[in-house]
Amino acid sequence: MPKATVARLPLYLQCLELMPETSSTVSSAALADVARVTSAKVRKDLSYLGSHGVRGVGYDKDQLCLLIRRELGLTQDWPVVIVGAGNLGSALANYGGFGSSGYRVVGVYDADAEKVGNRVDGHQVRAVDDLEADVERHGVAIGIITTPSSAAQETADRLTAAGVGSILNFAPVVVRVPADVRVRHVDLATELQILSYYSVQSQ
Amino acid sequence: MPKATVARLPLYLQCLELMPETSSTVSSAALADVARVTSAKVRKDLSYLGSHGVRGVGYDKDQLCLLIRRELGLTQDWPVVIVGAGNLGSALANYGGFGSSGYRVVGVYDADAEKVGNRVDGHQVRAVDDLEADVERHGVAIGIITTPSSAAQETADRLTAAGVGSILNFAPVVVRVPADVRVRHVDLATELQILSYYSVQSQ
DNA sequence: AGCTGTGAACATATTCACAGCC
DNA sequence: GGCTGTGAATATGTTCACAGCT
Repeated sequence: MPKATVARLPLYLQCLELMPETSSTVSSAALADVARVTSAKVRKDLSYLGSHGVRGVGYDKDQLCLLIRRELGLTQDWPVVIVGAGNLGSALANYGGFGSSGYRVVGVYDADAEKVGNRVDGHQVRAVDDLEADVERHGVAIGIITTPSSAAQETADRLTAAGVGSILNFAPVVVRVPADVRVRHVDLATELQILSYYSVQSQ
Repeated sequence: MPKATVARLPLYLQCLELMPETSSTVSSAALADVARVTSAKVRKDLSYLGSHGVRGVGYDKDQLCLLIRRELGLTQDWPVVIVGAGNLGSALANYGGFGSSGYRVVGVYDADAEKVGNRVDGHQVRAVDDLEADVERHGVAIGIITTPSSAAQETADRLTAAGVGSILNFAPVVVRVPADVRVRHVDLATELQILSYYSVQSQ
């Protein structure tokens, strides 16, 4: 499946879930309109899941949700850890979208002894020293880094050493990981800079 | 300039700024190594800024930073507003990377009267009713949405009506805006779902 | 010798446009 | 008539590989 398609499946899923239940089916054009993409893109993307649409009618919403879920691996349980209990870590721990999606925060960690023990959305902040043991115990596959930049690389090292295979990094620094570990990098400054580039262009 | 290149310029800038100042120049290979991309990509990308590298030597770091900054429009002032003073809004208001980059938070807003007046990193949370007036007064071009999903569309409408040309949306919902407004959408669930897809594939 | 800048080759992604089915 | 599924065409992005300069 093309990377670009994988990156859009979550979008389709989100749109499908937010759609009013007036109809049990949805056409590529309708989904495209909500997702703000083209209908040809929707059809191509969904065709990678197999031919489940009905000509003249569209796709069955529930079936489509299920197919996307299965493809994205959301039918299984994904225990995650959040390292860094600042505002961002707290925001993510509180994030609602987890419930239905198989993600489960099994631990929130901080290096600051002052923060250890604080409650964050039902999670008691734990000392980073507990990280490795918890990762192994819960079989954590995804780690989220919300530490300051200065601690991001060390955190990534510890996560990968403990067996985490995927990292979502919110610290504004590029982390190095072994070749078999996947990293996605989300950075506010980057997003703003991209926006300001296009803002200047359109002036 | 290709979109893909624009999206990487902030990455190069970040890497350049974090580099030790042992040398005043940097080769495409060295920058590529830090940024975790290929050196050919770096050279192609930088060639869109003009031919400023020196064969046999590399690029002058300071000059390169300046060029990227100029290209991204970071030499001008970008007043931004943050709508939604929850954990995420607070995290963004506190975000350090703003200082050198021309972004300046001129207001943090919340619809919840309980939150209005709270201090968030030196910003007193204001009522959303003040949004339009503040946007116009400060000439805000970029708005950041960190509201709950339910308020995101209305917030986008108000921002665009007030004249904001670019929106960074952290709410897990696709917002509709006029054709001349740019939106970037950052969503935790999307990122996690992409990671879990590849995690399943590699199992 | 070392490194950039860049055409040419290749790979990926998007869009078109229409046959095929309901 | 409406809508999918998909080859073909196009556009975008990446990599190669090397001439050209210091």
